[in-house]
Amino acid sequence: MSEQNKKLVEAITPINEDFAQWYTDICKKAELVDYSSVKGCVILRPYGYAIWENIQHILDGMFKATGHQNVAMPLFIPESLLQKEKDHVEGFAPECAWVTTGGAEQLEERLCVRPTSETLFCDHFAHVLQSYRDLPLLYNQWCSVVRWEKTTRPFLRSREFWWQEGHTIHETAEEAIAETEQQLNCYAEFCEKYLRIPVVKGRKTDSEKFSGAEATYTIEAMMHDGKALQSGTSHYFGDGFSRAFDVTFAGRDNKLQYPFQTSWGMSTRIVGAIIMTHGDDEGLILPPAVAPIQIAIVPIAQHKPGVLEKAEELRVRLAKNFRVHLDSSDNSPGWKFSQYEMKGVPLRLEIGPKDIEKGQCVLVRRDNREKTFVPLDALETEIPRLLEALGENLYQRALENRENRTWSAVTMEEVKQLSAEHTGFIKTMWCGDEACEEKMKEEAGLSSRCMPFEQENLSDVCPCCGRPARTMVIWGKAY
RNA sequence: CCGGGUGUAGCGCAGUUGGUAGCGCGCCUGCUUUGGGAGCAGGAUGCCGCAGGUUCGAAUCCUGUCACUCGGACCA
Repeated sequence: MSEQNKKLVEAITPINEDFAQWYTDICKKAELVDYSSVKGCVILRPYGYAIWENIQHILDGMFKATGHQNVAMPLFIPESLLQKEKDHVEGFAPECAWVTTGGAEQLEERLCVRPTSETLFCDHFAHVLQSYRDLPLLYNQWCSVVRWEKTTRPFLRSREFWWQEGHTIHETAEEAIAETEQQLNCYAEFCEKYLRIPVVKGRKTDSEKFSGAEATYTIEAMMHDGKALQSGTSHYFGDGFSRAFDVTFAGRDNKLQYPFQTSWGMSTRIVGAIIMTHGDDEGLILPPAVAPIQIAIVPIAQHKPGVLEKAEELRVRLAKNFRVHLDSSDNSPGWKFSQYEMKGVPLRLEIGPKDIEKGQCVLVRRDNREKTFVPLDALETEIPRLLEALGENLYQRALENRENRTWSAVTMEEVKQLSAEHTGFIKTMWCGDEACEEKMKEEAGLSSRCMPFEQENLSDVCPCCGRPARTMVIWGKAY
């Protein structure tokens, strides 16, 4: 294929030329998603869904290791139920999809297609909770939810998306707060250890917190272009929902009490984070822990005797420890190289007649294209080493990008100048007044990402109003 | 929601006084090839986004609408 045609057929927009377009190209060309006939609703194709399945598998294991149980809640929420908690309904009603007819009948009460399931869980908790001995209830569900978004993008913002939502109730506020923190830490560990995405843990300001929550905790990641992506949230509700839904239990003192509640979620949005954190001009780069294919075996001169047999032998052998795919299609090796690079497969294994003679093969890393000749009997030790090195490199690159794009500012002038010249995280002190947050939005185009747990003392005044300020906030442009 | 761009074959695109649709890649058949997107020969593929209108005649002109996309606002 000529250079020209190569470009015509497979061109991905260069990552630093138009990042948004690059992202969309990757989603389609790596065969992660297809568009459906409903605006904003995407189809997760096998390769894209496989990434999500791997994410589910790891997270689900982490949840269960800390005593959570999975349940399945209904899809519909009666309007009256949704309206029981005032802040909650105000936050979500504007973007609800409603069901008004069933079969040929007009429904007496319209049903909301769940945008999140706090109300359903509360309703259920009220039924099953009797005594403090029943607590805590540690529930989670894997499902999809619907929010009628105006602007949509694959993974980042779609009208229907898949996620998990954990919902727990506890006897005491302390326990519930500990649960909230535990789950935030779980998300952070998952992102850093498995997805190789560095995150900042922190608390949302009141204006950014979940509708109905007392406190929202978040992990914020920085994408390749410097914009922030809220990658997981954990909410502490106090007993607000319990009171609104009349969830009560008999306490140790034999008096009726309201339990304290949490919820926490991570969605398919995280797949967008993987794409936008690690990808490059060649396409996706998937962290090994969630890559549907960890090793793509490409036979060279596969028509020659013994090559395919050897490749198949390696496939069977490696499949015991890795997710491995042998491509014996009659596409040219070069075509296969490009395909698996596009799809972000971490390692490529080439095996040809020359290798077989020498009892070796070639391993090529996706992140830096480094080639290693490896004796066949050393594969079981060499592959994990390379996968780990690749993962570590992804993490370090992402961390470096974040550090290079993080600035501190003391005065509003500094903030405005930094914001005008760069995209990234800007750290400042903040007095705590929402008016100043609003000012930051209007004058510098920045929203508060979080108040990080790791605080620094940059100055003692708020850059917006000059009043005393003791909280450090990270500001940025967000997806 | 506001503004810009785009909808023609699976993908990328061409198609001006309006006349019944083309190119490249891919796909199917066969042979040769195979360590960075292979070559030759033959073959199949279209509700020209959708709905109206103008016209003898519309991919082409007009109106509306839907979707995708980029930017901004909004949302979390």
